[in-house]
Amino acid sequence: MQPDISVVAGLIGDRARSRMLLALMSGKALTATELALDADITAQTASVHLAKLTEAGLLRVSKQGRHKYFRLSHTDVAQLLENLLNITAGAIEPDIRTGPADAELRMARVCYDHMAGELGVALFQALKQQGLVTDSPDAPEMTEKGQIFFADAGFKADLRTGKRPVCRNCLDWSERRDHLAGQLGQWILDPKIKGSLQAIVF
Amino acid sequence: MQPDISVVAGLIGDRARSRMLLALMSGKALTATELALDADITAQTASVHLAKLTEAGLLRVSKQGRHKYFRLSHTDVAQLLENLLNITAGAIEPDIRTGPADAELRMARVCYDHMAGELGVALFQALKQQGLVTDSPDAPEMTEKGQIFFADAGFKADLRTGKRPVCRNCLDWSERRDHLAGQLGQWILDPKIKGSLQAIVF
DNA sequence: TGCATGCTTCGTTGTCGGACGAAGCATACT
DNA sequence: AGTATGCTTCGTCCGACAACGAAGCATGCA
Repeated sequence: MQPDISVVAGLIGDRARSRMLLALMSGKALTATELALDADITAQTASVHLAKLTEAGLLRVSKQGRHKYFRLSHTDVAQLLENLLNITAGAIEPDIRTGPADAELRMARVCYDHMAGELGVALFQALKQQGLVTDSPDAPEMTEKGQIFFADAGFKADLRTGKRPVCRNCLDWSERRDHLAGQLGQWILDPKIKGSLQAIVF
Repeated sequence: MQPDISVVAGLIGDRARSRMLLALMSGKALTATELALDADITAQTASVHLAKLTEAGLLRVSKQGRHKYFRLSHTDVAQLLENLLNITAGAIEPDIRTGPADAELRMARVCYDHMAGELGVALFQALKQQGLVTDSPDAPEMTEKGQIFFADAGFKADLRTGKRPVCRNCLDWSERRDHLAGQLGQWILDPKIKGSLQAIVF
């Protein structure tokens, strides 16, 4: 017996749900109301939609207080959505396929950095465990040891870095991704220093 | 404005249609009635389904007499279906992902050789144009020139080769793919002689 | 010229599910 | 405590659409 594709496809095959999924393609974790707003539906209907999507394994939820943050469950899902974008875009303009990529498609194809998010969590935990960063309830701050370490690694420490307003729960940072944001986050994700990053994590 | 994924997904998100699409994953071109039979629906409903799928650009049709052969329009579509299979299979058994691939999934993931089909058409036309093969209404036959050429290239000519029962319309060959079938077809698609194949086509 | 086969169109029926209003529950803010 | 906010559940309504019977075209075969 063949697995039944139609259930998953059917879930995506609804205007409201597909819009929510596309909104999550950014890699951001969004709340139910935000998604409802984005899909142009009321909170109730969004609720049932999101429930279905999560139950089907397309979304993952993390509860934060009275908020519920949704994200794509896995890279596969993002890949699937990209695939769909490709096809529908291709159907609209059938022959631009190899031509200069049209801007709209590019925009829609925004990089899904879910893995980066995962890695970011691991990184952050590693930083904490090694005592380079403290997880104060207000905001993560560099420890003395951390300042030395990162300066040593080439990071031009800006004192404001450790004091940026950062939400207490890991999710709700400025970029809404649960990895290290701010100047340090940017610097540490620079591909050029990938080696040292891995040295930290593992 | 984002492209609307939901229409394509919605098309796949129907039991009957998805079954027909999966049936076409074999790369074979199937008739409407065959697809209807496969999807367990009557011919009428299959007709409207297939019309929708083709109009959306997911399928391509070729009319042969009173038959209508459907196939996946493009590799993208097959890729999309594979993607869906992956996800649904993954949902069923969430943790076998890296384990020994389960047999059923493998079976479902049957290789989609659409490109091979495309290449086959090009090859066949090239063979005809170069006078190596004739397109007699009954069956393609090797010309004298062709026999010399292929023997020269290392093909052990079996005289029956050119006389195999082959349907007059290019589509309905033994394998239901519109590339060269039979011994010659097998031989010519051998990866080891890819070079000479390309020499023929281009 | 019939007859069979393959596909389509039309009209009808029945079902599924998306949408919202209203009410309920949980959590946070003062 | 009270109030606001975020999410859920319930009940209802309504539109969309898959499915089929019946009839109609088109093509191929005898």
